[in-house]
Amino acid sequence: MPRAGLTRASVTEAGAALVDEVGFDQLSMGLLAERLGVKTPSLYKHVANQADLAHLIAVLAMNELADAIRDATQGRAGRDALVAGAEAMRTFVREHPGRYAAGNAAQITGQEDPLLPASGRVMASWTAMLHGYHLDLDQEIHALRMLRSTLHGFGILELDGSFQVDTSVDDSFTWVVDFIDHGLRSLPEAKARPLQSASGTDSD
Amino acid sequence: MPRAGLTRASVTEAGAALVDEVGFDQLSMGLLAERLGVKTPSLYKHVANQADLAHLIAVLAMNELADAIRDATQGRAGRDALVAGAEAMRTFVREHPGRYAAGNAAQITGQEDPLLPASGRVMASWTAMLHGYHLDLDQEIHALRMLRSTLHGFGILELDGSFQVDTSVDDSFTWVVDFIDHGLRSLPEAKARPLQSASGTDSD
DNA sequence: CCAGGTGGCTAATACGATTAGTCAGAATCT
DNA sequence: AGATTCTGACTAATCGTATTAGCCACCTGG
Repeated sequence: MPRAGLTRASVTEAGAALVDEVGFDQLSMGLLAERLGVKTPSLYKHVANQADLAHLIAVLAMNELADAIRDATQGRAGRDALVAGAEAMRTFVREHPGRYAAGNAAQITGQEDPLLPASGRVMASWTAMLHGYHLDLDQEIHALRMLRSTLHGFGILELDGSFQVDTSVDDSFTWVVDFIDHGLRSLPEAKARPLQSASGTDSD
Repeated sequence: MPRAGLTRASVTEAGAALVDEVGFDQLSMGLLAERLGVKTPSLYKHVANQADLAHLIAVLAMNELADAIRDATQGRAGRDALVAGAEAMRTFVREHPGRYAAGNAAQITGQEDPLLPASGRVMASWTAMLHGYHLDLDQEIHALRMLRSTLHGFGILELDGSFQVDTSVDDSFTWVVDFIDHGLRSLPEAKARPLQSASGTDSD
């Protein structure tokens, strides 16, 4: 019995790849073990249980999503940043449906949970992007929630195949992002904005 | 052994009540049987299996949601209808988180699936509401998808407790609905709209 | 009153997650 | 190198839940 050379990270990565293939709800310890060329109980040397594995996948997913959005919006502002960020998110969801689902299903369990900073990074990227619209502070939080709701909802509905009519979903996505951009630019801008403390880890 | 008097409908209703209490992912045949004062295998006289039960709950949920939106928007138009419909949906989601989750998880399995007309009714209500904004036909489908995405996303995020900052979620919801209303009223209206055939069962 | 169908029950099966206990190869230390 | 320890894999066993098989009492319609 040669060592398979597994690690917590490699098991997580393989689990993420698996859920992207078969769907998050089809995740099972047996299937993952098979993919890794190992017997099921061996996985328990690396993850505590299936819930732990799902959580690890969620953290990985959130960090990857945060990277994607950050990279896409880097160096852009206003409408450009919104479009790029939204597209990056949609692309991530379509290419990694399983890990995105894992990210949704996971709950932050405490102050130590690495999912907390991971989702904080996503939030921070959106917040930075919204800064380009120079909103009032109290409007910004609402705008952030609207943005998250819309992009998240769109992603889920698209994944589930809930957009049935043959109108192009790509066109709808572009339209929706435009709709948001126009709406944000129609809001009363904050003329003189107080310096913000740039605490980039706020949750929303 | 006196008869418990169960029917397919009463089992479905009890299942719906159960998932609203314990969460859709905690649904189990054993727990439901216990609630109904019956042994687990007895349930199989009324539903084919757990997936069947979940599907029945989904159909029930979709029809109830359709009723709620229809009733709320009845006799209103434009902004009033949007606000009323959106609030009705949000209320439904908060009062019936389990059955709403069931509705999301379910997939339409074929042309005979009663979930098809049920979700068609929801769609028809939103479409009727959007008519009040006199949009171009090609914009209306995009607007419908935007509306569904935003309300669905908001509902999910709220249920999951994903809105963490202490800013009022009620305020955010009102803001979001206002945002949509303003956006829709800013779109170029269709001046002379061709007669639509009112086929209220389109899927989206 | 009797025949059939229906809805409940108990017993048995299957399958996936998890735990216990064992052992060999890898890593470390002298 | 050789001895020791640690670690990661294995097999065997347990457990919980869904599901199926087969039985039998109750209700219904004639």
